[in-house]
Amino acid sequence: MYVTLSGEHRSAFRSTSRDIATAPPHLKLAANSALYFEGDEVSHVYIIEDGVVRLTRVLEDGRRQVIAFGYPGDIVGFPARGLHNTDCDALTPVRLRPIRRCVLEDGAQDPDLHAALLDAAMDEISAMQDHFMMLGCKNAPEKVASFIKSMADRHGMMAADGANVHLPMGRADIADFLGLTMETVSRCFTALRKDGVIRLNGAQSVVIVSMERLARHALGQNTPAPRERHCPTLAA
Amino acid sequence: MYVTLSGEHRSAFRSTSRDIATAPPHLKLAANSALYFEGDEVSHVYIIEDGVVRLTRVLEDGRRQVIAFGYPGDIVGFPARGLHNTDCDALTPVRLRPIRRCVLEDGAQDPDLHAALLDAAMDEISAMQDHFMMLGCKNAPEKVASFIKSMADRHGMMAADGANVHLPMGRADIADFLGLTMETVSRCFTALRKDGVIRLNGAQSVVIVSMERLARHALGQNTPAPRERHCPTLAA
DNA sequence: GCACCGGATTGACGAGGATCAATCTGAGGC
DNA sequence: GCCTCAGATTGATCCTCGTCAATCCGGTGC
Repeated sequence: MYVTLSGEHRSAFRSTSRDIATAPPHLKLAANSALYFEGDEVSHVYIIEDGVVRLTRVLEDGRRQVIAFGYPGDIVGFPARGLHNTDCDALTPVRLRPIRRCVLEDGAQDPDLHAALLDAAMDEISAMQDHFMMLGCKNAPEKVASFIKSMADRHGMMAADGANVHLPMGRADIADFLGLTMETVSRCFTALRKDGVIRLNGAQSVVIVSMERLARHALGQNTPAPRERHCPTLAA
Repeated sequence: MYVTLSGEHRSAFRSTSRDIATAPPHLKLAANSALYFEGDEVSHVYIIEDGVVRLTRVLEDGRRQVIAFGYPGDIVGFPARGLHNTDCDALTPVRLRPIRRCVLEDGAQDPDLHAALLDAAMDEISAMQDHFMMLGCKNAPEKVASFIKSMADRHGMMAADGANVHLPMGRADIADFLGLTMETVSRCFTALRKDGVIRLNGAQSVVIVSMERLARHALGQNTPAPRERHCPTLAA
């Protein structure tokens, strides 16, 4: 769960990051290892080429918010006043391309890259606004349905019924992402399963039976009475 | 969107204001009028020079989220795929400086301004993360205390007891910003008042009696036993 | 002055989700 | 195969906050 890296791990990574600062184009990270911590000096931002990372922030008393999950193509590590403002951990093995921080600050150095970074930052702002709608406006079942739907969408899985979505994060991560508890997330998964909207192959693999009905759940327009009393959909 | 320009980048904006002379130098907006709507094509982003704006998004069914309040120095209107992704309305009379959108896309055109915009976008990402912590982690009293504190902080009001904070937004706006209802916000204001942490001069003007105690409320470390002294607390 | 009106406050009540606790499941390890 | 353990699920109960409704307050018009 809480990936508490010992000091040796941390310094081990730091030496690695120094190495890549000098040249190497790629960085690999094992599952459950940390890329950086809140408060660390920002040396690079990272383009995720493969794998999934988790961005988190914690309150003094330990309450945790998952800010985002980073998928291939995403850029993570934008600084605030030169420092990282989240923790970043790998949920799966991850391959990253580091970009030196100075590129952020000097627009003339590489204008195209700089514009791409600004574009990525604006996309992130937009994505965070969607997340706001979830956190602030939706109730628990809507949040969970929205989450599954967004994972399906971004996974490239076309919005096709039968799509199999892999969830590399645990229920606790989903809960902290949605502002719920693990138990509530689990109950909502179960409700969607019993409703025939999704199927579960283990906890990490979701098959979307009906994307359209999932979308309705995400908006709180739960099918009022879709009772299928003969079809054996795993009776209640 | 607590994007406040750092000193170095302020000058970048100023120096380039001449370069973008084809755009009108200023734009004024009356209170309660709209600057743009969600879905509008983005022609400019705007630096707020005076006044306060409100950024909102609504769900199909009318549920509303206030994404941010924009104060002088903030930049509003970053596009997503070329479109505005929020509504923007003036809460007070507002004076704005427009920046043409093409500056966002062509980094070579004005590298300094481009870097300043990226910096502003990154600051906004950081501010939104703070907002996530509020929406996802905090309970109602903590949210309201955090909100008042953040308004006091950004208002430039030094963190001094006795600071008078003006709230140009109504209770409903605050509620939609915090993911609460108007009634709950009102109750939390009252609780803080009865606790002697704040005083109210009408609904829009808050005097912070004790910034330190307000900060404790914001973290949920409510003073455990600040009992009104009728009975000497002779515990033990 | 008075009536009016929108926003804010207060109260009563109930539902939704958190909390606490008891299984259940499945992936490793041997 | 069996054992172990972490994560997931399910259940029972509590409490925060949303909902509905009444009232209050400050401003505006007459």
